[in-house]
Amino acid sequence: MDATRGKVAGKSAKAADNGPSGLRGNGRDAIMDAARDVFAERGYFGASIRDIAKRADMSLSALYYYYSGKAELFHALIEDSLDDYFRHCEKELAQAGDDPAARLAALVTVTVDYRVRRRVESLLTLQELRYLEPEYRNPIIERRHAVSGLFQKAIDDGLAGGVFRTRHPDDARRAVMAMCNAVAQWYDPSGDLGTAQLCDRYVRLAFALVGHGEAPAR
Amino acid sequence: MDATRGKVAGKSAKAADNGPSGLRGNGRDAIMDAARDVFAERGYFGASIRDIAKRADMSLSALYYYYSGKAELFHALIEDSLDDYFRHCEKELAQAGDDPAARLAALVTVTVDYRVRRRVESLLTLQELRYLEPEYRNPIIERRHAVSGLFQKAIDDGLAGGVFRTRHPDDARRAVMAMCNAVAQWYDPSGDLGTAQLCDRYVRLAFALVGHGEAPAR
DNA sequence: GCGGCTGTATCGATCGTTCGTTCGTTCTGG
DNA sequence: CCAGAACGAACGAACGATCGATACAGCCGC
Repeated sequence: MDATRGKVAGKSAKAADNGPSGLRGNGRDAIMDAARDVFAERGYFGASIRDIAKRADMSLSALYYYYSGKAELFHALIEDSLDDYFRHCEKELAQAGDDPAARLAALVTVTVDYRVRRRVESLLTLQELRYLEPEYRNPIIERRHAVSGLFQKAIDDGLAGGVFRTRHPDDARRAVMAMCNAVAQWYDPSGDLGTAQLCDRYVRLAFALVGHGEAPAR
Repeated sequence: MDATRGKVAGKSAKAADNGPSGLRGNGRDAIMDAARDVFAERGYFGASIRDIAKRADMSLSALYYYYSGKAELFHALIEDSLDDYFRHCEKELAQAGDDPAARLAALVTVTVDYRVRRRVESLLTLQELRYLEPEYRNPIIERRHAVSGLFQKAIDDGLAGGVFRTRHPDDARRAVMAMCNAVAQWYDPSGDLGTAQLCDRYVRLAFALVGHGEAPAR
């Protein structure tokens, strides 16, 4: 059947040479790429693992060879992406030093940049994570909670240092995070708005929300 | 079985008297209430119409008697909620008059209040609408787009009148809407934060985002 | 007794998952 | 040096369960 042709064509297009020995992760990556697309299009429950396998030009059992099931596949997808986010967070926060404004700016920049770079996984984490089985979901929720704490601490420190002026730091934190997260929902990768410009604008907006550089009133 | 008792109890708790003749909408409301809960818990694809019927203490055919299927049921749920939102929008905007700041404040207030009052339907509209069949989804998307236009016009008018100062009205609009929408994700109805207080804070945050009452710089 | 309403039974399709098998490569013992 | 056991990788077929949807007969208040 043409399924064979499709399979061969798909594989040769992705990785021509297989290398000498224990090269693994070829089929694994193909499945994860397909899973990213299908989960993004149809959501966690709407996506079938048959569609994912078909998209990867592989059989259903190949998927089960690499992953224990649908839940673990989805979990691996968003955890890979979250690892990337945390790495960038740590790196930029280290560069930002101790200044609360610099730290908040770094957090906003890293978050917006991540929402753009990993747009699809961002949407999955923000919208579909809740449907993942709790044993997979809870550890991820804890990691996200840690990020929330970083935003909160930067804002609280800025208030303590007198550089921020908001009277409702919790609401300001939620507003900052909400507007950064929302970038994944509207950003058009084919548009001409660069990431650097975008991050700069959002740092300004975040500073406005926390009352950076304002008169002591309000 | 106890299913019968549960059914009678559930109905008597909702509407004791059945009225004279062609009173419909009793079982209809029960199904919609159940649908709201199940859709909220499991999402559009994750929710099964059997679970919905069971939650409403009704049979599967009762659901199909009132609604043509899963899609129409979901559509009716969020359209009812959107009607409520638009009614409040029109009313508050009419009271706000022509002042852009008052109009933006009205939009923020109405939106935050709606996200709190109709928290569940808000989340469904924001997160699950995309999975609805296009013939149901598209009209709703157009209505939401109209709201976006209202925010945009208020901000643009404020800029033209010199009362707002932001240099990126599009980003400001997206940030304002994102933070208002996010209220549905964290607000705790059992908490002690009143809606009026909340709306007031978010109006302040929105004004900060658009640069209301700022020096001409920035 | 008629029509609004509900229940049971069932349809075909699709779901996530498991099974047994195959094919090529690598490792190992005589 | 080479037969053959072991292994990694992938396949097609099938499992039981559940999905959305339908058909149809019965109930009950007017």
